[in-house]
Order: sequence, then C-alpha cells, then structure tokens
Amino acid sequence: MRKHRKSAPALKAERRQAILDAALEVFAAQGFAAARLEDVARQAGVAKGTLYLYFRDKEELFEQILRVEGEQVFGHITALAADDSLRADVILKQILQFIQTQILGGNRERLMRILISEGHRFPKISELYYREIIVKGRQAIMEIARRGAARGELRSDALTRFPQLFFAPIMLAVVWRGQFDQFDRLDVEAMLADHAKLILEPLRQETP
Amino acid sequence: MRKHRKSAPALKAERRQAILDAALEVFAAQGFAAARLEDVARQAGVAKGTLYLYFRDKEELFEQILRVEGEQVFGHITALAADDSLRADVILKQILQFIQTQILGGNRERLMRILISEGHRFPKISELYYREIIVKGRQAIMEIARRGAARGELRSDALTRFPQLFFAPIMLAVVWRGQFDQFDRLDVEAMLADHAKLILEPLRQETP
Amino acid sequence: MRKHRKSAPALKAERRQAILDAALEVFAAQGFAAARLEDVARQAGVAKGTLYLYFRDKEELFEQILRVEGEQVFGHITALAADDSLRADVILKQILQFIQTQILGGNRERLMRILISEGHRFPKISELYYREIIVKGRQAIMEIARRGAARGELRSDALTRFPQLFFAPIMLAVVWRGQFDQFDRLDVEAMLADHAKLILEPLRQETP
Amino acid sequence: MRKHRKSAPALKAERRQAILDAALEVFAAQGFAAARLEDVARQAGVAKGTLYLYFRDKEELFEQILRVEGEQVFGHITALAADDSLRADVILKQILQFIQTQILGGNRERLMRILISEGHRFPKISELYYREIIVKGRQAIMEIARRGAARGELRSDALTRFPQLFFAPIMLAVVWRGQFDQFDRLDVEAMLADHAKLILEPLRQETP
DNA sequence: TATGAATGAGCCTTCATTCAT
DNA sequence: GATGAATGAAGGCTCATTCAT
Repeated sequence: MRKHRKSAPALKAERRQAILDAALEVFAAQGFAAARLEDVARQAGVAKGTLYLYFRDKEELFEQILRVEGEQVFGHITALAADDSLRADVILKQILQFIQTQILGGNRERLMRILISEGHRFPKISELYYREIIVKGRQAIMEIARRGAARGELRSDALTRFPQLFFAPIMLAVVWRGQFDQFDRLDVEAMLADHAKLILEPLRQETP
Repeated sequence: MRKHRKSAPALKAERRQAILDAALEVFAAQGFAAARLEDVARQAGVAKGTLYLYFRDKEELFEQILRVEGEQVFGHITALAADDSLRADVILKQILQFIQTQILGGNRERLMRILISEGHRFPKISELYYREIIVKGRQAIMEIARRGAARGELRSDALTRFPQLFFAPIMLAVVWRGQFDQFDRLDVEAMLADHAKLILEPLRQETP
Repeated sequence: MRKHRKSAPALKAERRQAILDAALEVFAAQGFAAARLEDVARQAGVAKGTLYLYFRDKEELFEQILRVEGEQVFGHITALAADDSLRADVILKQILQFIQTQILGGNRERLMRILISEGHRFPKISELYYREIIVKGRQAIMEIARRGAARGELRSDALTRFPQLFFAPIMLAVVWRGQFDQFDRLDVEAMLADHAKLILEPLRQETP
Repeated sequence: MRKHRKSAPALKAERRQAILDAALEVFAAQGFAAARLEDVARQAGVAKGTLYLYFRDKEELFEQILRVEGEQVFGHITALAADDSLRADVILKQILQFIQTQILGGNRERLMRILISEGHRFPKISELYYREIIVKGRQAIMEIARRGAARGELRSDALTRFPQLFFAPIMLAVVWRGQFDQFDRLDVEAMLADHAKLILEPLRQETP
C-alpha cells in the first residue's frame, strides 16, 4: 500500500530511458546539430531542464544514446560465433537473419543511421564503436570465416581478410532505406539472401 | 592576353567554383547544419556577403554542390556499360577500378560522404540523386549483369536483381574511411579485389 | 500574500506589458524598420531572446502594440455618442476634451504617430484600424452630427458627410508635435477650442 | 552634327532628376529605413554605384528629395496671398483648389506623405521644412485671414491664430489616401468644399 | 564617368544552457 | 528533483558603401 508503485531509482532509470529513446528518434531524424533538445524533452514527456539532470549537455546525451545499445547485439553474435558445431555458412546466415530481425526496422537501425551519418564528427564515438562493436564483430566474422574456409564450407577466404564485405550490404540497406525507399522500396530480405548466396555458399558444384 | 589574364565571366565561374570547393569541404567536415558559411567564405577567399551573389542561401549552396559532380562519373560508367564486346566481369572490374581512382580519395568521395550522411534530410537531393545517379548506375549494372549472366560470364544473376550488391562495399569504404581509418586503415583496393572475386568471377571450375 | 508578491500569470502579463511599452516607445521613435529589438529588450529590462517568448517576431510585436490600446478609447466615445439628452455641440466638445486628456500627450499619441507614419506599409494594421477604430469613430460622429443638424444644434451638416473634418486637427496636432514643436510649440487646447467654435457652434446670431 | 543631342551638364541634371524621382517613389512606398538603394537605382535606370556620384549617401539623397519640390508651391501661394484685391475667402478657396490640383495626386503628395511619416526622425529635414515651407505658408494664411477678418469676409479670426486649421484636412486627406482609400475612398474635393464652407464663409446671414 | 561585384557591419532569430520557483 | 521562463552567444542574411575595371 505504498504511495508510489515504483521506487525512486526505478523511476529515475525509466525516465532516463525515455529521454534516451526520444533523443534517439530526434537525433536520427535531424542529425546532431539540427536536433533541438526541446523536441527531445517534449517527446520524452519531460521539461527541457530535466534533461540536464540526467545528462551534462547535448553532446553527452548524444554519446549516451550510442553507448547503450549494441552490447547485447554483439553478445548474441559472439555467442553464435562460438558454436563451432555449425557450418560456417549456416552461422553466417543466422547472423544475417539476426541482423535483419533484431537490428533493421527498429531503434537499432536508427542508431546505425546516426553512426553512419555523424560518426566521423565525433571521434570519441567512432573510437568507442570501433573498439566495442567493430572489433568484436570483425573478430567474430573472421573466426567463423577462418573455420569455414579451413573446412571448405565457404566459397572463399575473402571474409577472413575483409569481414567488412559481410556487413557492407547491411550498411547499404540502412542508407538506402533512409533515403531511397520512398522511390524504390528495397527488399532487404531478398537482397541479403542473394548476398548470402554470393559470398557464403561453398562451390558445391565442384564436389561431385 | 594583355591587361586581363582572365575574362570577367571566367573569373566569375572560377570564383563560383572556389566557393563550391570550399563548401564541399566544410559541409563534408561539419555537416549541413553545423557548417558555418563564414568558414566557407574564408576558405573560398571571399567575404560572407559574396556567397549570396552566387547562391540564394545556405540550402541552395548545399544543393548546388551535389548537383555538379556525378554526371561525368556516370557518363563514363554508362559508356563502359555500352561496350558489349567485353566480358561482363571485365567491365565490372573496370568500373570498380574507375570508382577507385576517380571517386575515392578526392572531392567525389567527400560528396558521397555528404550524401550518405545528410541525404535523408534533403528529399530534394535524395530525389535528384536517385533519379540522376542511382537509376542510371543501376541500369548500367543490371544491363551488364544480364548480359554476363546470359553468357555465363558471371557467377550469379544476383546483380540483375540487386545491383546494390555491387556498390555496397564502395559505400562501406567511404563510411569506413570517414571514421575508422585512423584506427585501422582499410586497404580498399585489396578489399574491392576480393569483392570482385566473390561476386563477379564466373564458375570457371565448371568449364573444363 | 506571503512568499510571492505576484502570481506567475500576473508577472507574465506585467512583463508582456513592459515589452509592449518599450516597443511602443522604440517603434514610435525609430519607425518599424529602423527599430532594433535589442533596444526594445533593454528598455523593457529583458534579454533579447525573451521577446520571442511573448511575440513570434518583430512584426507580430508591432501589430500587438497597435491591437491593444484604442478599444477603451472608443468605448468612451461611443458611450458619449449614445447620450442624446445632450446638445450635439456639447457632446462633440466633450469628445475633443476627452481626446485631449486621454490621447494626446501619452502612449496613445505615440500610437497615433506610429499609425500615421507606418500604417500604409502594414495593410493588416490599416485594415484593423479602419475596421475597429475608424469605422466606429466615424459612426459615432455621424450619429451625433445627424442629430445635432436635425435639432439645429450645429453650424452645418458637413460632419454628417465628412466626420473626418472633426478629427483632422487632432491628426495635425500629433504630427506637428512630433516634428515642429521644438521650433514652435503648438497650443493644442487653444487650437481645438477654435476648431470647435468654427465647426460646431450653431449660428446663434440668426435666432433673434 | 554633334554626337550627343544633350550637353554633358544637361545629361547630368537629367540623371540627377531621374534618381530623385525614383528615390521619391521608393522612399514614399517603403520609408527611409526600409527603402533599398538598389531599388532606387533600378528604377532610375542607373547602377547602384552611380547614386554615389550624385549623392554622398542614403541620407543625403533623402534630404535632397525633400529640398527640391515645395519652393514653387509656396511661390504660388504667396503670390495669391499678396493680392489683396480679392476677398479672403475667395483667395483661400483658390489656395485649396491649387493644393488639390497641384499637390494631391502626384509626386508632391508622396512628398508630403514622406514628411508626415519620417519628418520626426530627421531633425535637419523638419527644420528645413519648418523654415522654408511651414513658416511661409503660415504667414500667407495669417495675412489673408487677418485681412479677411478685418473686412468681415471670414466667419472667424481663428485662422489668424491657428492657420494650421486651414491645412489640417489636407494632411488628413494625404494620410487617409495612403491607408484607408482601399476600404473607403475619400472624396477629397467634396470634403474640402465642406471644409471651406465651415471655416471660411462669412456670416452672410447677418448682413441683410 | 558609370558600373556592379565585392565587402562586412549589423540585425533578427534560434536554441543550448541556467536558475528561481 | 522537476519545471519552463529567461538568457545571450552564435549564425544566416541584408544592404549601404566601396572600388577595380
């Protein structure tokens, strides 16, 4: 029979998250410089001054957005990577599937769009992402690719040298959906299926 | 060739170009919203007011930057595409080569970076690029891919469906170089060579 | 009546009025185009940005100045006009008296000066004043004049045709005091007394 | 068989006049502060820089506009005033007639409008007009009024004390036409006829 | 003498940040 | 803690004025 359903710290965390969510949307739509903190506040349902109780300034808010997501994403990917009982091409297709369902279409896609758009103007963030996300993702893919190449499960060992090639169409999808989907909707699922066929499938034709 | 080295219209065109160059650099570095016209003017070696003799406002300057380059680029690509005496994979490798030497590393890479970063906030520009560049590039690749697939010169017909897959690593290279090259320099040439091998090469193994 | 002398809304209204007062003075002195909002802000004792919390832009501030006064003025005049127990010339002299004491010499004179000076460049304002003030004032004078002419209380029925003649010396006084008073002070009271005699007094001489 | 029809000084004077005419129109429409010299130049058919060959700066151009007209106007009025063979009311009606045909409706009305609007912000101009025009006009009217009052040709000696009353409806007409004519066209001729009857006509009724 | 491109001071307006309540 | 009114620095844009041609 307490007065407040939620404890104070829980409320605080919830409000912090509301601000981060609102900021993600506003920054994704407007970019860092053009985003107005008033819009963030309104969308988060708090007053402008409240933002400063949770974040030192606009830049820190921006950085915090990007620091939050992403960990769990690569938690899952590295978990998949660790399973060496599966064929490499199967794992990589699962990863593509995971990216499609877990990243594209939601907040994480917005996040990627922000990174792609603004990363180069925020070295701190680039560095963070390079260290926390890119390196880990690259490691995971390279590991899988190396194993797959050794076992002849992959068409090529290119991914051991350039795991970026694995992710390139995903980045393209994010950019495309951001600006060209209105003229020409991209069927990401089909594209990634073709992508998978191109780069992943071993040359089965040789085997017989 | 006496008193004036350059005619008045030539001077005007030159100055206009100087402004465009300066703007390209400043916009690429700062983004549209954060770019200060004073910086553009200083870098172009003119006064702030002079910008307005050449461009109505900041937005028009921004649009004009993007409207200028690009045409000749796709002039070359479509020229290559028209030559059906060459093998499809050869043509596509030439195009990759062309992109590497003519786009990456210079102003046009900056331009691509701006487009990738800001396109989605400027529908007019997205539309322009979709219509003028994307559609043409896509047509060219699809044409080549169709021919190549018919002749068995390509590993797959995926590019007839998703020519985007051909360009994805180039976009990735632009983004990567914009923010991660300082931590981990990307060997674009090598990556594109692997990209070419993955998606272009016909299944030569079958032929014998 | 403890902690805060004034309630928040009252403070807001007060500040709004302070801005309007300052703006009236600055606009009257400088004209719309030459007036600097910084001066308005300083004179109102607020920061420049504060103006925009109360008025959308310079033009709206200008319009609001003019929309405020005036109503009560013509409230009084129409009240006088409604009293048909008084002789017409008496009422009209009372109106002149009212104008002298309530309009000339204060903010409302400044307001008139602004209107006279700038009205023709602000059709919205001209229209507003025509509709709200001029029409009403004209109606009032015509009504009185008609009654007075019918009863032989006025020298002429000219005011039923051109009530403007009643107001013309007031407008002249405003303009004169704005620019020539420093060379030649105008005794408005005496002038209006002569004006009244000229246009109002019936031809008493005939009656005997 | 000269090359130019007009001599250089004549051309210069003509151009000067063209600039003054253009400036009068632009200043009357926009006011001093909002008027753009570029518009003046375009309307005068000269380049912006040319203005500075004829006038030191914007303010001097403005002053020169006002210094030009007006003299001949009061030349005529004082000539009429000097003729004491005519009845005062007749002379004053002629003056009203003259003002109607020679001032209202043309450049001189524009000039009056500028003076009324901006005079108080340009003490130099107020002073000039007071000295050159107002004083002379006042003298003329007072002289006529005094004569007329002495001879019983006028209804009242009010005009000897306040010659402004004679001019007030003219000022009102100028202001009215500037902003309210679009809503309610003022018949200036009829109004001035009523004005004349009110203030000028002697009390003829007494004479028989 | 005439031109009009170039200049840069100045002003309106926005918005991140502060702070009294 | 939360609010949102207030602040004022910053930047886009205009336009009077200059000056090379």
